Amino acid sequence: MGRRKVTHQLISDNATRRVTFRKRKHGLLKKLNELTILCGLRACAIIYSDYEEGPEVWPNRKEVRVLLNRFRALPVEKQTKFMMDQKDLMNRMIQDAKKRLEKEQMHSRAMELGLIASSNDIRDADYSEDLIKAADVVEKKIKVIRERIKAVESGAAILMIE
Amino acid sequence: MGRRKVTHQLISDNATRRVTFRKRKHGLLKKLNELTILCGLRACAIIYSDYEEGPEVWPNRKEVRVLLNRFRALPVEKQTKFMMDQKDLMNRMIQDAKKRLEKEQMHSRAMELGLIASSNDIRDADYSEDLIKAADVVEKKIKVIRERIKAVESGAAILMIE
DNA sequence: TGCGCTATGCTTAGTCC
DNA sequence: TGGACTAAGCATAGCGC
Repeated sequence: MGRRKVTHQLISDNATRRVTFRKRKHGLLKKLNELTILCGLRACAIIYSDYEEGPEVWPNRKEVRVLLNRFRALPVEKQTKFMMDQKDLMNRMIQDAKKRLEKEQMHSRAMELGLIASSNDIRDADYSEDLIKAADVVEKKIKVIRERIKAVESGAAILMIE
Repeated sequence: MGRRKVTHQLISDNATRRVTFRKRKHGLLKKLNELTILCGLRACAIIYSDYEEGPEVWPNRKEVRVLLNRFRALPVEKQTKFMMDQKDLMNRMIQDAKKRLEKEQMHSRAMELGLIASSNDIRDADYSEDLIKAADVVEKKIKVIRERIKAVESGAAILMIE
């Protein structure tokens, strides 16, 4: 079967979580590799997980040493100057979600208007039912947004790219 | 227009490269964020680029400090035990490319066979022309593989995920 | 330069073996 | 477990403002 829409929360099943980790880690490193080639910059990755004793290192330990040292050598002010912190990302995600919510609402509204326009031909009961469905969609979207906020609040991680 | 197939090499145009960097950086951080939530692990990112004075940090400086310290505290053997170095990634990419090449070759061969089977109805000249086209496709694939090897050999980068 | 849009290529969740 | 496969969901290159 194809893929299901992702529900942005911890995958409870151990086996599934492990498989997803492996797949997504591979995808992430591929993207990182492409970024370095397309944009001509240096980067390295250190990945800790419960599935391996030590961290995986990409592209190699030497590059990690070089880039980590460079970061540590920077004065603290510069380290933070362009910081994109959790709060910013959360805000961005909320904005994205809101944008999608608005789209959904506009879609629902369009459905409403379409139903109203042709309401001469349908019973009031049908109309109400569709409105309820639309409201349900919006509520689900809100729920997803709340879950994301919660998830982002509890989340944390390390990625370095020059 | 939609997107064109990506040509795995440095983007020569400055403006385009900058735009691609911004877009892909956003995509990468989004993926990293999803990975931490779905798989319940910690991670952080430090991104250096020519477009900002200091490195961007995700999710925040504190998390970076914590995870970097943890990495530095590990004995060197453990740091390297599960290392996936440049050579491994290169091998994997070559394998992937070879697989795609094989597919292409099989396709070409099928074309050949199809042409041979119906060669009674076509002139030898047409047959040769199609064979040459097929060979051309294979040669292009080989070129892509060589470029990738070269790109990976010159590439480097830093990503940390717990 | 940056943003919004959309056609396409790419990634990946679920399944089978 | 670890691939291979496939249908969807997503990311994003090239454009137009």
